Amino acid sequence: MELAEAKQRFIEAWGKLGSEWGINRTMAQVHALLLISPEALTTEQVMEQLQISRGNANMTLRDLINWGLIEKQHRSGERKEYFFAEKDVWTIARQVAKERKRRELEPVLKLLTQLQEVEGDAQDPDYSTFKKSVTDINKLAGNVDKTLETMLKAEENWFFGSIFKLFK
Amino acid sequence: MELAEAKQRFIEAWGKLGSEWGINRTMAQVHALLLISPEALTTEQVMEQLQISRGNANMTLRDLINWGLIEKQHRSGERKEYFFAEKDVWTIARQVAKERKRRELEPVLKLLTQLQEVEGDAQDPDYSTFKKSVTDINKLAGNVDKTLETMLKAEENWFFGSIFKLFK
DNA sequence: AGTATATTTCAATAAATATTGAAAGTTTGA
DNA sequence: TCAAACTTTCAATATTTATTGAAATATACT
Repeated sequence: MELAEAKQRFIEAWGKLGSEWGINRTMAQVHALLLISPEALTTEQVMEQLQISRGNANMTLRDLINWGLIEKQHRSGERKEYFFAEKDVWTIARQVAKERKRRELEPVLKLLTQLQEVEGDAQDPDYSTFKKSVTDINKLAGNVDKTLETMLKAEENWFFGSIFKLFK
Repeated sequence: MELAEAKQRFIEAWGKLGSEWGINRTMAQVHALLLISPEALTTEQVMEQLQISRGNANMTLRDLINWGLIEKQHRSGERKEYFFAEKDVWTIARQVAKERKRRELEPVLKLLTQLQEVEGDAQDPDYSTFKKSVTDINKLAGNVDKTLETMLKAEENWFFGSIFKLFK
């Protein structure tokens, strides 16, 4: 396989994986493109390489900045803005985990805790089944939350290394 | 909060969370409904409770069966089929992890391994940046894969218990 | 075999999401 | 202060994804 084709495939696969996990396909593709670019790219270059409009490129680049996955670069003597991706994959993983935890896990945890407090008749199967499911999910979500918290603070080698030492 | 409202909120939240993570909202809602139902439900009941069409209910219930999250129940003397959800939350989590690993993680891992084999000039920044990103992601994905593998075999208490013992 | 009951399928339709592109806004330097 | 270079916005449009509902199929009982 040629490098050019390999790049293309990587970008497509990243886009597909993203969309399967609720992340806009174009956003994942732009991220992939910047990840494999040694140099920072301009909006124009992103537009051309991925064949997307200026508006789309602009919004997507802003979103990626909000996710903390890319940064702007200013070059003295130039008007244009350049964009480059954080290249450390563990840092990227932590960043994504951090944002999704904040945007999606935490609101659900909050609701689950409220729902757990709903009172009712312990003899009522409707109530007791509801209560048990909510409590169990809350407990699991709490464990996931704590694990992510740990992940956010940890180095990759330590995180996985420690897990595998145990699970051998 | 009343039980009826709490149930509604739970179903909605589960649907929202699902859609944020690439799972059809209706599928997540049907799952939530069955999760908090002490009894198995018929297609009719699911249709009525969630206000969805017969076709949608049927397809969604089939999908949930394919995900291994619910089962059919036959009652002697009755023609209708009843559906009920696996209630153990850790089993559910493992089931979801197993399916997503198989459907989404494994294909990507396979491609990454191929892309890692692409040859090129180590002096070429385009090549070396590509190579490094692909290799790093492959390594991380491999670690995730191994962790999920462990999770699939483990009991909840052991899994999280072991992690937290380390990370204290 | 006939029929009532239940399930499945899938083309048509609707809803949700993403993208475009042109106009408005901003910045910089002459 | 002007205008070229660049960025942002957002209503209109396109695309993707989900849902409907009625016809086709299957099942079980008499």
